[in-house]
Order: sequence, then C-alpha cells, then structure tokens
Amino acid sequence: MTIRLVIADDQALVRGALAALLGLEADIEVVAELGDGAGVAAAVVEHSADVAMLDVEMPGLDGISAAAAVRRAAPSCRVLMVTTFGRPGYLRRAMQAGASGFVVKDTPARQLAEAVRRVHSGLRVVDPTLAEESLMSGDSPLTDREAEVLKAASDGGTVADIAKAAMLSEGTVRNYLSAAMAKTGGRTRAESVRLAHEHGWLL
Amino acid sequence: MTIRLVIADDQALVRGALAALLGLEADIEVVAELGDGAGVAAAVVEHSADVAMLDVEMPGLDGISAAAAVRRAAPSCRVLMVTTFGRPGYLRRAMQAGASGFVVKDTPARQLAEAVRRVHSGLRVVDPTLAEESLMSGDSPLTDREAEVLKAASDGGTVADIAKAAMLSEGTVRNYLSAAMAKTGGRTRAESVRLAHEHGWLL
DNA sequence: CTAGTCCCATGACATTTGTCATGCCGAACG
DNA sequence: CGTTCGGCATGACAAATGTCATGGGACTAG
Repeated sequence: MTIRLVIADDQALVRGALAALLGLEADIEVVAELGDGAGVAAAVVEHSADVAMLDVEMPGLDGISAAAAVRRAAPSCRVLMVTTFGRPGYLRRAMQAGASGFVVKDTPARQLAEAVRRVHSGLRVVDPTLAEESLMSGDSPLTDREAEVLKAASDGGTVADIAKAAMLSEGTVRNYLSAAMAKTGGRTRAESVRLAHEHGWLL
Repeated sequence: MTIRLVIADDQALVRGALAALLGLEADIEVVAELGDGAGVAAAVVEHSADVAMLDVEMPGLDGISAAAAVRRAAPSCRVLMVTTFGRPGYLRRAMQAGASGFVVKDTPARQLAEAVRRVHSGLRVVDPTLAEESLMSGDSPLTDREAEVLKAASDGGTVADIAKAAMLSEGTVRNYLSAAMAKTGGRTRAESVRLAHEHGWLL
C-alpha cells in the first residue's frame, strides 16, 4: 500500500523538486502540492492523505497552525515538518501542535523518504542536532505581550508605531521592550528582535 | 552532447532535490554538488562544466562573488543564478558579475531545465517579474561606506559596536546612518536596514 | 585649475530610547 | 482569603540616537 502524501511549501521550485524526488519512491504517492498553509487541511481530507509534509515558513497560514488544523480535521494523518531554519523553538511548537516529525532542509535527500515512512508508521522523527539545541534553549521566556510587542517592533518602527498597532501606551511598550531585552540578552531593541527570532520565540 | 552542470546551494535538501530533478533530463548531467561558494570555480574547472547553477545566499563566499570567480576561471562556463528572494538589486549585481541567467526559486520546476538549456546556448534568462522590479528600484543610492555601515548595523549592535567594527568614529557612523536613513526612506535605523535589505542593496 | 564628490571627522542639539520605581486591576493558586 | 503574577500605566532620568552645520583631505571630471 502506498503512502498518500500532501506537500506544502511556499517556494514552487523546492515544492516541485521535493514532489519529484519523493514521487520516485515506489511506496510514496504525492497526491497534492500547496503553496501556502491555508488549504492544507482541506486537501488532506479531500485526498485522504496519510502524511502531510509542511514548511514552517509560509505566507498566510504558517506551518505550525496548518499542522494543528490538519490534526483537527484528520487525526489519522501524520504531520512531518520540514523547515529551512533550525530554530530550536520551532520544534517544541510543532510538537505541541501535533506534528510527528521535524527535519531541517539540510537533511540528505534520501533520508527524507525514510522520514516520511517512519512518520507514517507512527514513529516520531526528530533531527538529532535540533533536539539537542531544543533542550538547551527551552521554552520561550517571553510573555505573550512581550512577544507581541517584540514582533511588532521587528519591522523597525518607532515606539509610537508599536503602541498604536498594539493599542498600548508608549510607556507600556517601552516596558515590554525593556523586559524582552533583559530576557533575550540583547542590548538594543534590534538585537533582541534578532535573538528572539533565532531562538524561534517569535511566531 | 550533454550539458555538464555544477550545482551550489547551501541547503543540502534543496541541492539534492535539484540535482535529482535535473539529472532526470536526458541532456543534462550533474557533475558536482557544492554546499558553499568557495570551491565552485575549482569544481567548474576540474569537471569542465558547461553551466554553474548558484544560489545567491550562501555561507562563506556568496553566489555573486562565486559567479565572478567562475567567469574568471572558466570564461566558457555560463552562470545561472537561482535565489530564494527576488531582491531587485541582486539581479543587477549578478549580471555585472557575469551571470547569464537569474531565476527565483518560485519558478515552476520544469522551466528550470529549460533555463539551463537557454543559458548553455548563450541566451540570457531573466525572471520577467524580477526584470520589471529591477528597473523600478534601479541602482543602490547608497555610497559604499553607507552600505558598509548599514550592513554592520544589521545585527542590532550599538553605534559604538559599529564604529569599532568599521574603524570609524562614532560621529561618522551616525552621519552615515543618518544619510542611509534619508536615502532609504526609513525613519529608524532598523527600518532602513530592512528596506535596504529588501531592495537588495546590502550584499 | 576648479568644481564636485566622497570619505572622514567634530561638536552641539533635540528627540528617542532604555531603565527604574511605583501603582492599580484582575485572574490564578494555595 | 491572601498572595502572587501578568497586563496596563505613569513619571522621571540617564544614555543612545538622529540631525545639522562645518571643515579638511583625496580623487575625478570638466
């Protein structure tokens, strides 16, 4: 029996290449390819897919949310996350969202088909390097509001911009940014944004 | 006669998938795969490659520099740039470095083999969407030093950090940042970094 | 030669940012 | 019920940032 696979990745070229690569496997059949996370759950249901392979970074609905949607819509379908960046926090978030596997795009190509098979058979697949780092960095120390404000600051706006966007006073925004900077270890706002991003603590 | 192709991309999975995909074409033979730009020129010479397919974003030697190195080492070898981000400035820089083609990773997979063939036959291949944007945004308005300082600021350090890294006085750094902010249209340092980056004006 | 441009630098200034102390409110937890 | 914790806010203050005027040296183009 073949494994029915749905692939979602925002880069068409990567998506196509992955589909072609995995389609060569005798026991894997690619039944759908998506460019964003929004339609993944529906596609999984429509094609009775066994495994959904999702990129974390996608426009619209991100991969983590898409994973949760898939689990809700089709509990029997396993989710394998594939991501470009090995942000430690992503792993934890993905697992909490119900993903069964998590590999980075640096994974040798031939191991990918094997990962799909393991996930399909109910095993968990986690990139070993990533698992180690994940234990290191642990949960995000940021509160919801701190993360929200820091995220709003990530495009370089002023305190006033952020305050307006988040419906907070400027003083409060400064407080949150200050707290976030202390927790992330950054000495400036911009550095904290970068650090939090690298840890996978934002989105 | 087959086209001898060298592929360089820092993501192993993408690299492998591309190689597998293009290797299926009867007239294309993948003779080498690299994970960074440093060894590309040598690999091209060693394998007498006809076309080099390079990612712009790579650790160590970036794709643009690698393209120039290839042109110097083996003028008969054409260069096709493949990039994740369609930064308009990249196109111009790549062309100046001697690249013959430039496509984004959103390109449908089957068009890629065609792009390789066109480049090999001496034609230029440019993503049409990108070409339009490129004309829009034009050359970087930033002076060399301004770009250098802005790039040094991109990881979120303070003025003092940047000054030390660039061997400049703090006042001078502030001047360049101020000028860069005016030219990019950003209202804060962080915003200018983001804008310049999106335009492809930073490396 | 002269004018223009870029690089480098200084100093002064207003604004913004980051820090700290402090307070109120509501929800969670013992 | 009291305590703790997070969200929200204010005000004050030191430090960093962004702006502006200014000037000298090097290099290029007219």
